[in-house]
Amino acid sequence: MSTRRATISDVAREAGVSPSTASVVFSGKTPVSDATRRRVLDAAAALGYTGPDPRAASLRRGRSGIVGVVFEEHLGTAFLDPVKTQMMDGLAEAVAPLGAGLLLLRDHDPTGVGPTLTTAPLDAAVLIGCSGRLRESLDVVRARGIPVVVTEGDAGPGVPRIELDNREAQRQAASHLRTLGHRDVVVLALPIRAGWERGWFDDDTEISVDVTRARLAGARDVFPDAATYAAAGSFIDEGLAAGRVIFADPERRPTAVIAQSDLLAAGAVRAAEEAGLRVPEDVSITGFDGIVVDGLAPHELTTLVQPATDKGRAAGEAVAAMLEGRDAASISFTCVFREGTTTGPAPAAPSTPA
Amino acid sequence: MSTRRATISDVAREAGVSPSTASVVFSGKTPVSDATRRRVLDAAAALGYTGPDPRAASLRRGRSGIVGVVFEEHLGTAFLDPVKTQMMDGLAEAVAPLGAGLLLLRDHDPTGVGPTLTTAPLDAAVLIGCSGRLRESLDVVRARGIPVVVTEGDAGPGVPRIELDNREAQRQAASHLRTLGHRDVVVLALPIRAGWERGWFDDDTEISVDVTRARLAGARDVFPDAATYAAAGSFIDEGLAAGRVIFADPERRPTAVIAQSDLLAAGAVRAAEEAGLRVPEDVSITGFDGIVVDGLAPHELTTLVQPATDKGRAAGEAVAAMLEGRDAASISFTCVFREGTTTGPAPAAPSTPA
DNA sequence: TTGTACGCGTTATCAT
DNA sequence: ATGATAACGCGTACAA
Repeated sequence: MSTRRATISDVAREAGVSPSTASVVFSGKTPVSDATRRRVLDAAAALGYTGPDPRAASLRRGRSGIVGVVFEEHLGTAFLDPVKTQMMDGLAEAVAPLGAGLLLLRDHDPTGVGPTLTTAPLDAAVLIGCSGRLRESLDVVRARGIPVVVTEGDAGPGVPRIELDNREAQRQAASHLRTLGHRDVVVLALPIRAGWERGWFDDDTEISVDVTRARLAGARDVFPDAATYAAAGSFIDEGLAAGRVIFADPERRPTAVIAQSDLLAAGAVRAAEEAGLRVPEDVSITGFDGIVVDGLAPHELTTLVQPATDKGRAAGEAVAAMLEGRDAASISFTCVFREGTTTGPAPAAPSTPA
Repeated sequence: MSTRRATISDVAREAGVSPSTASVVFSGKTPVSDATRRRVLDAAAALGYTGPDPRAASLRRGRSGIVGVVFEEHLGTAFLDPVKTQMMDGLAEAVAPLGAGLLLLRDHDPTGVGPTLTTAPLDAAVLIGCSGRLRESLDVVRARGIPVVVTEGDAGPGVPRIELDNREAQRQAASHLRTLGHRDVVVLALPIRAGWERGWFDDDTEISVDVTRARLAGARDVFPDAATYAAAGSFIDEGLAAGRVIFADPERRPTAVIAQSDLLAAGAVRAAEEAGLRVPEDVSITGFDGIVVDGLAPHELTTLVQPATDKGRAAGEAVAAMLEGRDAASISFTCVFREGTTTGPAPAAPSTPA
């Protein structure tokens, strides 16, 4: 029991055939006579050989059957966001027929030991573009020569993108608010770059996260001068914290908040109520994503519904294509505006009566 | 550009050193003079060498840095269940310092091509016990000689288990109902085995899923003869479908339903209301897990809160221990009973007044 | 501190 | 249908 594991050579020897023949029995790449197959299989059983070592096979073949999915955050945290969960769903579905598994990766290994983009045996990688470290990740992957697909981010030429009409969609929501008479609007943005701490910011050129920039641009198309507060992540709690700041000063209170995600919007709604404001009578709030936010009842967010699962599936299909040597095209998806109960006419401004 | 990728030998040659020296520069296992390091690094840069090929390194070391997490279901579907999500969270956290990544795997490859337990380059595996195929998965893993941890399932001796006091906890909920005067109770169970289609069943010995069996036993401790309906999965929709059947016949309607998961319970609540029953006035319903169920407001489930994240973390730590050659002990966690608004006194039976 | 030599376990190719 | 051979790219004793 304490000797080393049997290898395919051991099996071949035991069966009285050559290693290559034994190999073929397991891979099935070449016809083998029944008698031979039987002998090999018996020998394997006798030796407790359970099939080719994946590491060796992987080295020889140059394929590992692993597709990396790169997240920015704490892995568990990522699954808190229904949008990512749905994406994973589509992704898993699309890479399955390819015989690949998904390896969860973080773009920044905090411990320094972790298996990262640099060290994992990947056949391909999927980068999630709402990461502030997209550029770095991309560099690593390209240097390694690994096929890569980027969702929601500009990866430059040659890299298939899975995109969303972020700007146009966000503009739609902004127009909706404008039509309702809103003029004092604050944008509650997603993080603008890796490591960002929440706070106001002025310079749009500081933004290195593509999603954030695109959605902000959409809002700016309608409200060029809206103040912008960027959260440190897409969580309800972040939205709540941001909302407290946004609604803090009664004098400078906006009549509407354009949040860049539903989770942020949900937090903002809570902050508003906490501040004694009614939604939507005193303040209107829009979200983005179209997920089902828990605990927001009886409100229903006015938001932009994005096809998250489809995005994941498209990413998976692009990966599949590249792995099979085909070209993968970029694909663009469209959001659908959905009016909920969190937006309404702007309240009459107290300082400018009639 | 079209030649093959540079290897460490190429780098060594370019730098005028031996391959082993170049190797050492990258691995840092042995001191190297600054001058030499510099030359090697420069050569690497010049050749576009980005570090050791993970596949080759993995073969050589006998380690891949990958821990497989085996799910029964469609990968995306698994993340629909907050319990699993939380487990993943703890798991990821615990294996990170170990330098390992999580590979999402399914226990039954539907396509036949997939990279599964059999073919993936794993260092260790975590099996989720509420799978009807646990036994098969376990056999595969053990045959491969891979360290394995099982959450919620009996894996036999030598395999560390992460357990929950399912039976005791469920008994607590059942007692609660009994105390409230309930006598006609139906158990809404999780699947009893792989491939199970939802429906009533009589023979408790048919159950091959450990969690299902344990929780049912707890309910039986209090209600030995309760009828049992097993769903085909842990989803709200499954609970709804099951509930429709359970509440179908006005004559045989139970006054309480013991659901084996919160999601099933949530579905059952909806089914009850659909059938014109008030919860908890006409029918009481208990769940299991203690997750936040969306869209159930204003109800709050009476349920058993399990420490899902801790379970995941414990599993990860067990894996870490085994990988480091230490022994990993089995750990048992305890659920906490939480009374919500979905249980109340049994209604006076119309057929047996006072 | 650096180099030599070998093995890790497979599988593709080509010849028989 | 089967077998011989040669990589695949690296890490690590051990010797120098």
